[in-house]
Amino acid sequence: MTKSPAPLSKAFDQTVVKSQVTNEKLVLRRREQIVAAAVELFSDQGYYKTTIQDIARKAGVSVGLVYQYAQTKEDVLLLSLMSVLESYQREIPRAVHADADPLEALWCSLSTYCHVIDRRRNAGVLAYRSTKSLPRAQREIIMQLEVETNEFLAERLRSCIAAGLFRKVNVDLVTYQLVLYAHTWALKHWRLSKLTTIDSYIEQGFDFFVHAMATPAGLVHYGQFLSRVGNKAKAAKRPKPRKQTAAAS
Amino acid sequence: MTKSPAPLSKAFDQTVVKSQVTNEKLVLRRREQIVAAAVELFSDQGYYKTTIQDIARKAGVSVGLVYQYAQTKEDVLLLSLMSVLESYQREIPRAVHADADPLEALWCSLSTYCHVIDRRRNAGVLAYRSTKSLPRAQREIIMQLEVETNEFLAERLRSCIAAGLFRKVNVDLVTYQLVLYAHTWALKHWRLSKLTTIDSYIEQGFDFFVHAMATPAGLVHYGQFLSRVGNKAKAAKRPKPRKQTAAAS
DNA sequence: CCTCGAAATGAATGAGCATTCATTCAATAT
DNA sequence: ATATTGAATGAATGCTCATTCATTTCGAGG
Repeated sequence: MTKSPAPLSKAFDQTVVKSQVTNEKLVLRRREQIVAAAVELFSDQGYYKTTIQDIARKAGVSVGLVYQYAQTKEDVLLLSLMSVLESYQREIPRAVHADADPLEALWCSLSTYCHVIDRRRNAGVLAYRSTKSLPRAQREIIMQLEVETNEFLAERLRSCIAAGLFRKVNVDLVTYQLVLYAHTWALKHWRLSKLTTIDSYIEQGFDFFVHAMATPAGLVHYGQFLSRVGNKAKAAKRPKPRKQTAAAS
Repeated sequence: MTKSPAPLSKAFDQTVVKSQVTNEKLVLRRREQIVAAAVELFSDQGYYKTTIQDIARKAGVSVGLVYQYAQTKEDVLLLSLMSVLESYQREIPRAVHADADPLEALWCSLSTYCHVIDRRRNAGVLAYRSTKSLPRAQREIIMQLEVETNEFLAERLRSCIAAGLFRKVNVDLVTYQLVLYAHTWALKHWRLSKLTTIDSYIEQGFDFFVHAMATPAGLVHYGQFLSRVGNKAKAAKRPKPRKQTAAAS
């Protein structure tokens, strides 16, 4: 067996989708090109309204080439969904010092998750709209990815409990509430954006979660945290100055 | 203007979809028949994989007849989504004494919402999967319905605040969290069902929400509430013995 | 037991689109 | 130069439906 180029996890192994082309480097580059177009189109128009012809045109390649790098349209969807979930799994841990103050790490995780979602809201909704369009086996890959992504958040929660800041809640369940809180920003953006901003949404949400779980000691700690970030608020709310793909604005 | 037969709200006005058939009674009956089939098929297979031929067959009518009661396939989807959302708006208030103890009314609302979702989980997911398949105007009808449905929950929250049981939270935002908590049971059932049961899910969720918002007085009240329902737990968790469509089991 | 309009039928139409494959292109080896 | 082979192309194929409409059935009134 050839060793894959350090996939983030077994579930991210792109080789579940077969390619006619043998040059591995080329496969990665072409697929990136195709998937970038596909994610945008799927996100905007949905899976079924998007044709392979559309994707090929937007990617600047021929229809036939798409079929050199994926066997079916469903494969393209799978690669697209994997790409979106992978970006979550990559970006969130990068913004968080896992060994920092547990409460701050949790804040930073939620904040980053929400901002990542906000940056590509339609992509965030894509999984909800389209996962059922995949055959069972492929759907399970996506579910596995989601579980893995959640694990990082779960760890941040466990740290808060271990530090005596939170009472012993059901971590798996609360993790899903945190995840859904982030996703909700995309799912219900048409309404929520009329009620608040993303930064206020994050602040109110975090406040809510802390109150739901904090011990007395945790509440004190939270108060200190608030006065700390109160000063450098702007900085804390934007944990990363967002890597630019190309030129600066 | 003919007076419609007491629609729950302007948004529920079925006349947004035009019918060739003039007999109003007949339109209602036939549409019920068609929509019942459509909801099931859309829920199981999704909008695009479901054909009008499928719907007609399952409803026991001809293809042409479907087009007598709706002008396009999108119309059928709109009617289907309306039917699902209407069932929420109908069933939740029915199970709740709005003038009872505010905390109990909130519990009952959340519990009923979750149970209603649980009873038809695929239908619950339908809106998330398919709303974007509608043209803007129709999509807005669905959004309006959702906002209206949420309003009942929002009122229960306001009562708790007015009674001094909850602190002054952002009602609109928390309402969405409650709604999404119920929806999440359907959206992530593949995972959550491995972690807990619906009844435990409701209990844990309610406990979480109460801790997030309760005043000291509210917490005392919640303790009393817990010991009260602790006795008649089974009854409280199933607020309605579920109307049977036909024979008893 | 006719008549006539509303309801219901389902075969036929035609547009849209996933997938294929004969052909061309380009790079490397001979 | 020329042969070989992996990549890339995009027109052609064939199937799947949404929608239509010519025809049939139904039922109330005469």
